[in-house]
Amino acid sequence: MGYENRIWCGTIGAKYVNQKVELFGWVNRVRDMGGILFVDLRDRSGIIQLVVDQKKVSNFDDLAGLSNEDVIRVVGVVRQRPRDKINTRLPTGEYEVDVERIDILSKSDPLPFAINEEDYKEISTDESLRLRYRFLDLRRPRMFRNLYFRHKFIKKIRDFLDENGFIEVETPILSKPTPEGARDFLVPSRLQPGKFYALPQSPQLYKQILMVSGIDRYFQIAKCLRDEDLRADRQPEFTQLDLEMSFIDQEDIFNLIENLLKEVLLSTMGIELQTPFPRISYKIAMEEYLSDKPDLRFPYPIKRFDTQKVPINNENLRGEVYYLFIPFILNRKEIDNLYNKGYKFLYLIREGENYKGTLLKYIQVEKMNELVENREVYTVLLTFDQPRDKLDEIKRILIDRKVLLPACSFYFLWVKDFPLFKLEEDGKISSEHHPFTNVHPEDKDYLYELYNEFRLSVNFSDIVPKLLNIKSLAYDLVLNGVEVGSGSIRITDPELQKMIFHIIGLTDEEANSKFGFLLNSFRYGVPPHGGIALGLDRIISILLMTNSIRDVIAFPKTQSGSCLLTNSPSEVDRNQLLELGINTVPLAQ
RNA sequence: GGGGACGUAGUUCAGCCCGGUCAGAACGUUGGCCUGUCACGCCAAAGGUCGCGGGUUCAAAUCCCGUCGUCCCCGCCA
Repeated sequence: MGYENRIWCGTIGAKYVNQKVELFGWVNRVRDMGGILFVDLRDRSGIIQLVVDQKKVSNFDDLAGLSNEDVIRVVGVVRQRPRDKINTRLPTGEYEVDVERIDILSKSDPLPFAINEEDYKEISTDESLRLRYRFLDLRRPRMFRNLYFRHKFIKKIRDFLDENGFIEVETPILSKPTPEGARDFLVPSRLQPGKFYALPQSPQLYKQILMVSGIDRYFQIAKCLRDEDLRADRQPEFTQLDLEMSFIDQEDIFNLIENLLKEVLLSTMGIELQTPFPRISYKIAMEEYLSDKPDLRFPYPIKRFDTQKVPINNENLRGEVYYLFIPFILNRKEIDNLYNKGYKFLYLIREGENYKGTLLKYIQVEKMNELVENREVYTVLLTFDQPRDKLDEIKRILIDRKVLLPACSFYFLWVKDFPLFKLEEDGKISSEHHPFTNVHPEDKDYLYELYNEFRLSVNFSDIVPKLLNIKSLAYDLVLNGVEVGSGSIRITDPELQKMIFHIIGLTDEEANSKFGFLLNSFRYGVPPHGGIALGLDRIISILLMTNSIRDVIAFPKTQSGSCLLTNSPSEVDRNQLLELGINTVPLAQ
């Protein structure tokens, strides 16, 4: 049919004027004027107006029932529109196709919801309906744009990594359960009844083995599967850019990812990122921003308020005093909104020589001005006698309401020196990142010291808080306050590895049965290595400013893990279970 | 496991607070008219067990309880 002659609707331009063309696509809208029809024809590239004149089209009568989403073939001549008939809202609005013939290739039933809404508007259709008819939803130009951007983004990543000596290696989907981390999806083995594969939470162990294999620079656009609850930015299966390098240190990883994102964002969006990205330590992040993934688009941390420097004459003042500095004027509406939400705070607004706000009568403005480095225009929000995170909540709300931030910007940030361990609710120690994360060189000797105490179990409860202070070579990449990547330099020293397993409560036997294959490989010459994984769904979703990652995934699951298109998960035939030696039992309530 | 929001015509919503002209609008659909529209316009029509189940009441879309579904969040996600 049209493989060679066909052209895309959205590409019609000056060079086709007065030429005969063949078009295929879906009917986006019909405007029936009686003896003339205007049809908006849509394919993935865009929309072009067809002019169907009763006098010129032989099968005009057949077209009376032409309806939205019918699939048609069109032969006609491209015309420049009369000057007063140009549609400036359409990229192809200067042109139209003077139709000679239309064939209806496929009729469409009336639609369950409108898909030809104005593209700049929010999609108003209920999401469950969109997911049930995902094939229709994806016809929306916006959804196609999301998928297309995702494709380009990932292609550029592949190009960049290829040019930088990386090779993409596929790792198994049928894998082995992992003892810690997220809940595994299990797959029963038919050939070995009673045994199970697990779907990979990430290719972590495989990629480290590939380093032992001398691959040196590995990457994979990898599906990862975790059986945990869903969120707007979490799906049970998601896609990571997973990579690992040998003979490198932390800074090499940072540089690589910075260069990669710089190049990919430039070529896909025309955005010029400033590199290097800021690096802050986990400790500073937590102290200054109360978060291990601060949003530095608004770079002013909440600080303790020094009542020595700026006295406050309020008899109710007690407890810890904190303040948030904002380098512009927060309007009345936003302040009322916060009060309406039940937050308690005082505020001061300076606009040149004008001061106002609930804080004004309690302080000397000169002292306050000194505190904020004599800014001419500012707002200060101040809380006392309540935890500091109340003020952080307020800041979060202002950020979410886009009061504090430029409308469109992307702020990447490295958070490094994560703790090596964390404390579980049950009092056990576990790895903050994963058990193969290397200790920070600064804390290595200290770790050995502590381990000796730990082994002797002199005073366990005394050692735990010390262990929690040990830093690691783990790092996160943060974009606009969202964790979009995570990685570490790995352990290659068997002694150290043993020590870590011991501290997190894994015996040699357990460690061997879970990770023996990895540890064994390390006995045959393991290069120093490290890597990172980037959550591509999240990054793309943030870049495209969609409400959830579902809008950048072709066939996502609902919050309860259903695919409304295919109705999965579903019950299976009893014989299928029998063959696997599986019986279902009612779950305990 | 927990907290919150939503569920009314094919779609998006109003009605719910205060039970009784509350079965409504717009878009879509169907039929008719129209040769320069582009959210075309005009005329007409069809279309709803108010998610489902139970309760209160003379009477329930409306109040109460349960349940299902979707969304947001906490827990969880090394």
